[in-house]
Amino acid sequence: MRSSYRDIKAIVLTRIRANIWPPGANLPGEIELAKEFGCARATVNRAMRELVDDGILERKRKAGTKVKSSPTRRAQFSIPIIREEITNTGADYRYVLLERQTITAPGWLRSRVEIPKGQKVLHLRCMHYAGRNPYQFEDRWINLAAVPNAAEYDFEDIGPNEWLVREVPFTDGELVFSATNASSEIANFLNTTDGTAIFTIERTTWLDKVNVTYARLYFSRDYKMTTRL
Amino acid sequence: MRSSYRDIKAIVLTRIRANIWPPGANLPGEIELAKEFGCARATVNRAMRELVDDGILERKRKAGTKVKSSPTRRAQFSIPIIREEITNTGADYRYVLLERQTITAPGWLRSRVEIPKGQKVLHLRCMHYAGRNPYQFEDRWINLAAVPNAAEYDFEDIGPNEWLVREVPFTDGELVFSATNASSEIANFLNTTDGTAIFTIERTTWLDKVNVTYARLYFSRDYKMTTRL
DNA sequence: AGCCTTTATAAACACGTACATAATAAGACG
DNA sequence: CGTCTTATTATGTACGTGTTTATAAAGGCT
Repeated sequence: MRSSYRDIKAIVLTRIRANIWPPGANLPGEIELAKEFGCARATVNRAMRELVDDGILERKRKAGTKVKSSPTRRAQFSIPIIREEITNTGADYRYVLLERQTITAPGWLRSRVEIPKGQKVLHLRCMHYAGRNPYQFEDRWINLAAVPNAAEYDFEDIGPNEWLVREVPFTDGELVFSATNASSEIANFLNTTDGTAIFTIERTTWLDKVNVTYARLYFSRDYKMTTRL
Repeated sequence: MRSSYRDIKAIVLTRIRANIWPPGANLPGEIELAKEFGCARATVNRAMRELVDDGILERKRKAGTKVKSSPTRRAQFSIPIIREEITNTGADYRYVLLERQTITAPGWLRSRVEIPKGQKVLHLRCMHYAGRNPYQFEDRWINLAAVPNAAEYDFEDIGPNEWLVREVPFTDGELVFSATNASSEIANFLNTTDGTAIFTIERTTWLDKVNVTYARLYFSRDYKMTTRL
């Protein structure tokens, strides 16, 4: 068998690690590499493109391909549906809707997500449990202009997260990770004490520039998010 | 111009969003699509492959291509060199080495990263500042068996993070994100009060199964990590 | 010297063909 | 009737060739 693009990737990686092509170094052009590996240029091209994706190489037209000097490897993680995340651990998933009300978007929300003044939004608060342990407290606002049929759904059985990913497509999303000290209210929900450090995700979602939803997700004490490079 | 793979991606996405191809639906085979778009099968193939990468589609041989029912869009973020992260905001970067000592790997470290008993490791503690504000406290252990020349480097001017990415290649890495309450020591370093919620990253790095380094990175109060989908 | 315009070059993209591979469906056979 | 073998089929991978595009570098102009 001829060299597959996988083999080429492996060889290139080996050479980089062996410092044959140290960081910053220009490596030979595609035609030359194709000749060396005895394969078509397209095959080399694919291997190179994937290595750029992986954050190992940098390429510029005319300038050539070079090894990234600061290899900012891109970590990839997927945002799972929370139910799947819990059931995957073997625990069973329980969801409780705590509060559901339609309000006009408060100022802080409008400033955050560009919703016009007076716009109605649906505010939901709910808890997700793994077995009998609190797992996540979800504080969510849904833009009813973008998702009118949310107003008619009761969210008693299915969480807003899950409902939204199934019903509403989106084009852009932002995730902000941070650590917050639990307020007494949140501490209560998550069955911990005031001030406990809580891993928090803020998630904002847009469909073509118009905001769909904004959510604050407070995870249980000791929650860790893991990802591999 | 013929349809580029980008156009095809865009069209497919539009159709998915318009519910022409709802979640779970099988979409036509590559040959058929190629005929429709008036392009080569390879072009369709590339578009499809990238959409799988983006977490939009699922493909199986023979079974065909279908729209993922729960679109777990994969968020990608890069781990920048801390100096770049700071200088990019306009602030100037300052680094201080607080402590540097060679010790035999303690039990908790060995259990975490599979280092043989009695192995020497280099323990470093340092601070990174943005202007005059504390930015990150770094607590790092370097496996001297994997990186012998670290023993001869003083780390006075260049942080271990930066030195390592430049000097030592790695094959695997793990990142664990969590929130921790600041101990009084860490609160001191980060110029905050005891118990403040601190965004924390634990990073472990391997080169072909052997551990290179383990680090705990404590970020300043109010640090947020942002990523887009 | 500094600025603008070629020009050569290397990657980016696309095409059409061919064969490989995995998984399913259909048929042969005990 | 169930099991094994054999088509069939859709994606996966690779090839060789050709065109397009960005851009660094060289050359020309003010």
